[in-house]
Amino acid sequence: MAPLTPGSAPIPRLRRSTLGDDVYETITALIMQHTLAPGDRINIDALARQLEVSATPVREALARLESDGLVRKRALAGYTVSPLLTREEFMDMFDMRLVLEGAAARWASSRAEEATRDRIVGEAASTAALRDDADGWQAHAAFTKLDAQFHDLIAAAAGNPLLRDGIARLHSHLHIHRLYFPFAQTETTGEEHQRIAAAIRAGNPEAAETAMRDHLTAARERHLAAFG
Amino acid sequence: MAPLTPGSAPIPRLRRSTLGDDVYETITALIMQHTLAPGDRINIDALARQLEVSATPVREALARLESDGLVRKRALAGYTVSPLLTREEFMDMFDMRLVLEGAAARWASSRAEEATRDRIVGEAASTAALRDDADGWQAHAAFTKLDAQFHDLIAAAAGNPLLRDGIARLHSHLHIHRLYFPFAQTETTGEEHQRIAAAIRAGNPEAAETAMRDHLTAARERHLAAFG
DNA sequence: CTATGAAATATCCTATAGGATAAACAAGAC
DNA sequence: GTCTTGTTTATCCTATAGGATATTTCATAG
Repeated sequence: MAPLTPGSAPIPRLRRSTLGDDVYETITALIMQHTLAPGDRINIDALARQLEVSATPVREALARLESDGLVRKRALAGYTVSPLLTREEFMDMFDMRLVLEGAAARWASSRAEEATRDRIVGEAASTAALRDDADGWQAHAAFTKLDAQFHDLIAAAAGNPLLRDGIARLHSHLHIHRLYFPFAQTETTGEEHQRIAAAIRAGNPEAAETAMRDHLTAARERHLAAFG
Repeated sequence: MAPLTPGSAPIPRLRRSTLGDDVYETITALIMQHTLAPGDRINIDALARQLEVSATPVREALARLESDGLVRKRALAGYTVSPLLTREEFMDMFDMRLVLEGAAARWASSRAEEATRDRIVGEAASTAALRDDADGWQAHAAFTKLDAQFHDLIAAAAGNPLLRDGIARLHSHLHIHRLYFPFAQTETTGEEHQRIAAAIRAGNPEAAETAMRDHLTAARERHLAAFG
């Protein structure tokens, strides 16, 4: 057998993930796109038919989604999509973000590779380049995507998988909330992102954590308008 | 129908939790007691027979356990109990504990009810009262239980469910590790717990966070001996 | 017209059977 | 002696059927 040369194309697996994983991803996307809206009941059999699979992988996916907090289960009454966060839960989530993402910014400043820092700076620049004047819906979608990428990039750069998972877990809830209260305000966000990126680039942990905490505090204020 | 008087006995539900939840708890316990040891393959059908249930609830439980990180799944190759933490993963876990439990101690200091603070002080006293001279196995079990209770009490006292869940998630991994490297050293731990409890009791967030971080740093050093 | 109670329905939850795939093992070639 | 190849086995994964429960609907009394 010919030796594998470096850079050769990776072997394409016919199905690297199991069916349950695919269903999990699909349902997550359905919730994220609010095709399944908060409070909706989830009919397992109907959902299985729509996805053209059996009920078993749907059950597995829902079990995982429950531990993510995206769906709730009541005994003998079925699953429902988790309701929107209350004001109190929303505050709790941001308290967690302050702790976790503050640490992520700090660690990324001292541990990240040079190339990673450059990517973070580039991502922040992309966010800042977004124009607020574009038509609302599409602009909001683009902003949301870039924002999520930026924060995940920093979470990954911190070099702690547990931290990254914890942050991702919180962001899914934030995402759902955002769909219902789309207030973009991309300009100030872009500036804040650039400040964070600069501190990470410079390898200044204290400044990076402070910039991240300031950003999140400001973002919380912006979002709080949704609660009246 | 007679009106319910306040304080009347709550209606006993025949089965408040679903079968899948029971199985989840059971398997978690099996892993915690190392009846299912790290690296062991998990045969779904055999496990279902042993537990006298069908395979479906076992599948649901395993799906949840996978997102907890206690088991791994390989496509078409089944589940295995997650291997013991590597040294690097162990360090990552303690970095997370420092961040999360540090915040928990801080918040508990400023938010917890009076009665809760008293319980924390009492729990710390119980830990300190443990004698190291008892026979190893039983003493270790008692210590582990008290330690877990103490940390969970503080996590709960912080008043943020997300934080409490995150901490509990980390502790399950710590627990598995401990079973394989039982070095109790209850005395110094008891003192450290009492210092944390005193700061929370006094409502001093900075002191509480510092005491918690010192405790975790010392605990990490004690555990690191296991890695040679 | 509203509230209560019972029957009907829809749905969940569990159990079992069958097809498909990866891992394990043995035999043979170089 | 080592590597490859074919066969066997065990296990997973999916699909379907039946019992149990919550929800809904409808009739009836106040």
